[in-house]
Amino acid sequence: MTEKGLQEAERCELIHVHEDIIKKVDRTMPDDETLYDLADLFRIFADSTRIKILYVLFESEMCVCDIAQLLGMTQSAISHQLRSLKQSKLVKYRREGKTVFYSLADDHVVTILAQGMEHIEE
Amino acid sequence: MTEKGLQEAERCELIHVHEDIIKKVDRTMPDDETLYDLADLFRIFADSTRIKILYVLFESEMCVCDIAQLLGMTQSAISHQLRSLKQSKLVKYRREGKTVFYSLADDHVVTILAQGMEHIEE
DNA sequence: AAAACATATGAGCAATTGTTCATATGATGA
DNA sequence: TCATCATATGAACAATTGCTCATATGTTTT
Repeated sequence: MTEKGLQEAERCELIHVHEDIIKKVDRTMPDDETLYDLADLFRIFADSTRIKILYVLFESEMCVCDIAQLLGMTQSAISHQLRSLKQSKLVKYRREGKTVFYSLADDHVVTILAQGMEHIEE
Repeated sequence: MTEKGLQEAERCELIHVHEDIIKKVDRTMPDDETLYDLADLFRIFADSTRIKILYVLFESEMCVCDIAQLLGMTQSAISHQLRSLKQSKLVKYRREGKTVFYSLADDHVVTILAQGMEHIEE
């Protein structure tokens, strides 16, 4: 027979994980909204242009135009990316006349990038 | 006049960053290949399904089918994602008969996710 | 007010991505 | 060897993304 219910997910013949592991996973797993936020955050780090911008800002606060020149990219491209970085609260900015200076918002940027580096350098 | 050379990048009237900052950036910036690898690594964390899989594996090694059930997703979807995680060396696996058990490959996974969590929880 | 400079932003396009569906591979037991 | 279970994988499709181009906004100077 083995008629498969259509709406329920496929099942293995036997479940390998113990009951208490399942319970623990349920307790530990953050809720979906948090997981989406977390994925969104890492998506910001998932682009080499944005990583370059962050590395540049390690050294000093900098205006959009200087970053663009340093990275050899257009002002528009950099501005778009700074927008993402700003929205994720990874960078902050201050205005000084016509110029807007960007800088790192907190230490997590450094830590996260450093951990990533450690991983790929193995 | 201010005739703009076409091939050179746009310039600000005056560069704000100091000469020595520029030099330091050039010294500190990892090469492009490394930056791409780093971006690729973070791209793996940029999806909530993969994050869920990693969270599940925090508790215990687990087979593909169990993960699929726990997350309410198809075997195929999970298998595809495990492939990415495997390629990034974030998970490892061992075969036991028909079953393949996956587990976390190293501690960076935990650290990186934890740092990400800290950031979004502020 | 007008011109010039720095930055921001919207539309559009090519490229990438996550899932589904169908099917292939691999291992076990009858 | 054949059927079955567990896993892997290729093709296809919708959705997302990063850049470019054109233009808008905001600030300073004349």
